[in-house]
Amino acid sequence: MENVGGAGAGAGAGAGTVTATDTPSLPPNMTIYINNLNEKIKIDELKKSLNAVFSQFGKILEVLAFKTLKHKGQAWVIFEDVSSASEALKRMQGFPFYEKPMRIQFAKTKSDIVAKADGTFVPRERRKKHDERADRKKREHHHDGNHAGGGLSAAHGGAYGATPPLSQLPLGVAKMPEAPAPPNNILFVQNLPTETTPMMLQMLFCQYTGFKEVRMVETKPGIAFVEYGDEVQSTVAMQGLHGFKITPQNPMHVTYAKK
DNA sequence: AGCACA
Repeated sequence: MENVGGAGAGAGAGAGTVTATDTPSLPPNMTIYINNLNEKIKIDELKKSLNAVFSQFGKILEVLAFKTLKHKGQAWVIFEDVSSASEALKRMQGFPFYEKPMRIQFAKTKSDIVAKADGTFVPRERRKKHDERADRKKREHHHDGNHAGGGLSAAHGGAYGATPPLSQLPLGVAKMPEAPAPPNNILFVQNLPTETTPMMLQMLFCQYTGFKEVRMVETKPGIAFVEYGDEVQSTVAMQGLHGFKITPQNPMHVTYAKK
């Protein structure tokens, strides 16, 4: 008859009511800081892949990464708004990127590009290595209003420890983050029916200006490379033939080949 | 591990 819910002290003690989140205690920021990145990846490719993987969460203003000793394996992705950054942090935490799980935090400080847009940018010579709050001068009430209004309204309910939502992410992106490969005069064709021959592909692709040749890899059925004179021509062909069905079950998947 | 503004 008695409700046991009252002050049931000790009931939850065993499980540890406070889930120890290793997550940084940093406040939300438009910029996320990522480390544990695969250091073998070239900076340029890394930035492109980060851009590809994170743009699903909102507009990205900039991706920064450096190869210096102190900063390799790390990157900053600057979003247009805090909510995009928050979402990206939550959703991509631990994401296997080039075979290493991403570790994501909010950046410690505001990015220059944001500060510039803010009007609060101060050249770094001044704040070289010390904290930004130099002298604490007593200011008059300059109620200028909060920056950007409700920008900091955290959309997360604090529900950390949730399962990594890898299943919600596009599958191809886990192993091949560079989804939008850079333009290339060579196209990569996938999802071909096994019986596809080079001749069949030539009939399709030679309709487009600049066609040079089809190459198929015998040991790997279902894929082909098609070369054009330049990447404008290959782009036209890609747009024309992507999704084309040689059989009803096989819409062609056409992308730029990797270099 | 490591928080910059190439």
